[in-house]
Amino acid sequence: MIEKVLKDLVEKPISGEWGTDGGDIKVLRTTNFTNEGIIDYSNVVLRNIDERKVNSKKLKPGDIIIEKSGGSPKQPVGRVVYFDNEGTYLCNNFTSVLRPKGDRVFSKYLLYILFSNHQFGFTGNFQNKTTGIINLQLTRYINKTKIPLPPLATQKKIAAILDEADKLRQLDKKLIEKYEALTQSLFLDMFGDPVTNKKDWETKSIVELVKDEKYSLKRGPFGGALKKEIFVEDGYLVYEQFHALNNDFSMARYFIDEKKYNELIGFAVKPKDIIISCSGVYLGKLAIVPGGAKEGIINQALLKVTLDESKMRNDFFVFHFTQDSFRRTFFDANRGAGIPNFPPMKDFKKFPFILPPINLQNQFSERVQAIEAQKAQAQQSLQKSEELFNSLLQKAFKGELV
DNA sequence: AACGCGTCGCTGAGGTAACG
DNA sequence: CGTTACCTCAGCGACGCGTT
Repeated sequence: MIEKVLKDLVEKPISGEWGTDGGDIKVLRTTNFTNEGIIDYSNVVLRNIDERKVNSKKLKPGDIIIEKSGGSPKQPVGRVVYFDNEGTYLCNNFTSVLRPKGDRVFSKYLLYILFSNHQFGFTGNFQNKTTGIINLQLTRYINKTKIPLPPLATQKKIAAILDEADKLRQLDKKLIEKYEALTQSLFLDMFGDPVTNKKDWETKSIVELVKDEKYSLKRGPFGGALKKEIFVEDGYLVYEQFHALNNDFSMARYFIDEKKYNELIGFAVKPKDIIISCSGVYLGKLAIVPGGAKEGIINQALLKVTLDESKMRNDFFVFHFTQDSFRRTFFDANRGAGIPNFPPMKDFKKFPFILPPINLQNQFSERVQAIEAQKAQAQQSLQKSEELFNSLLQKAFKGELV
């Protein structure tokens, strides 16, 4: 396989322009970069830029934009996106334009190679980091980076294969989104809007739906009960808001010892308990504690609800709770000037939950689980298509594809 | 004139203290 | 003890200036 230095395959890089506020020239920034090589046009700024510069630096379809400055410890600089747009666009100073020489290299092919360069961490060797911001040594990168270079026709084939693989994973992503929408609409289909309750279900307060009011409806320990000093290396887990956010129970930060745990036993969570985030941006996000979750207690920012599932099923509660209409009435009505907080307990205890017959709830629960199973399959499929894309990328990168 | 190089303010996230 | 509001931390994206 022939290899060529990147320098020989692109024109002299075109640096970006900041411009000044208030103009009408569209400028692409690193904000517009996605991690998939695609430009996100949803948030393009308009700037004032000298006409001569616009003419000399204007992007052309097939250009590759590379991120020179920015990044983070987890994400090296050197990300690339593909420009494929007829409009007048410039890019900003944190980026540079690499314009492929069309007679030597197929633009989309080069994009994928540079994309994998970043993906597999090679751009990391060309970083300059003193403090904070990270800069890409673009000249060195261009002079040193070797690109496997099959004939143009082969390059086109490779790009087409990667395009296909990319399409596949995008499809899987869409499928997952569809399943998510499906569970949301299922609740409305079966039970209607829980606030207006047009279907005239019986309603009950949360107090009537939990096992016993004293231990089943509990906010985490306040005041000095959970100070950093009492935390130990390992032991009983302190559940925090992030556990409730994405149903993610894999993270663990703080632990308490057995003595403390026994003191605070009233705040303990068991599998099937529901934990609800009580403040901040993620107010009201909730999760069902899974079987096998680590033993522990909730912190102050969480509310624990242990339902009597012969009356109300966990799944039903979760979806009732996440309905827009419920959230609007219950949370927004109580939102003051400060940061959002869970409304007063007395209001929560009064709030009417619709309570359809348990067999309908069971049906709902079963259907949700069926959809979740489908979604899990789609997620597996996504993982596979991601793997496929990456392995193809790797092969292309090594010059082994086609 | 263009390039390379650093840092700081904003804001999202979310845990924690003060207050009644 | 329950409610309300604040504080901290860290990620992230912006620009201007000295140097080539």
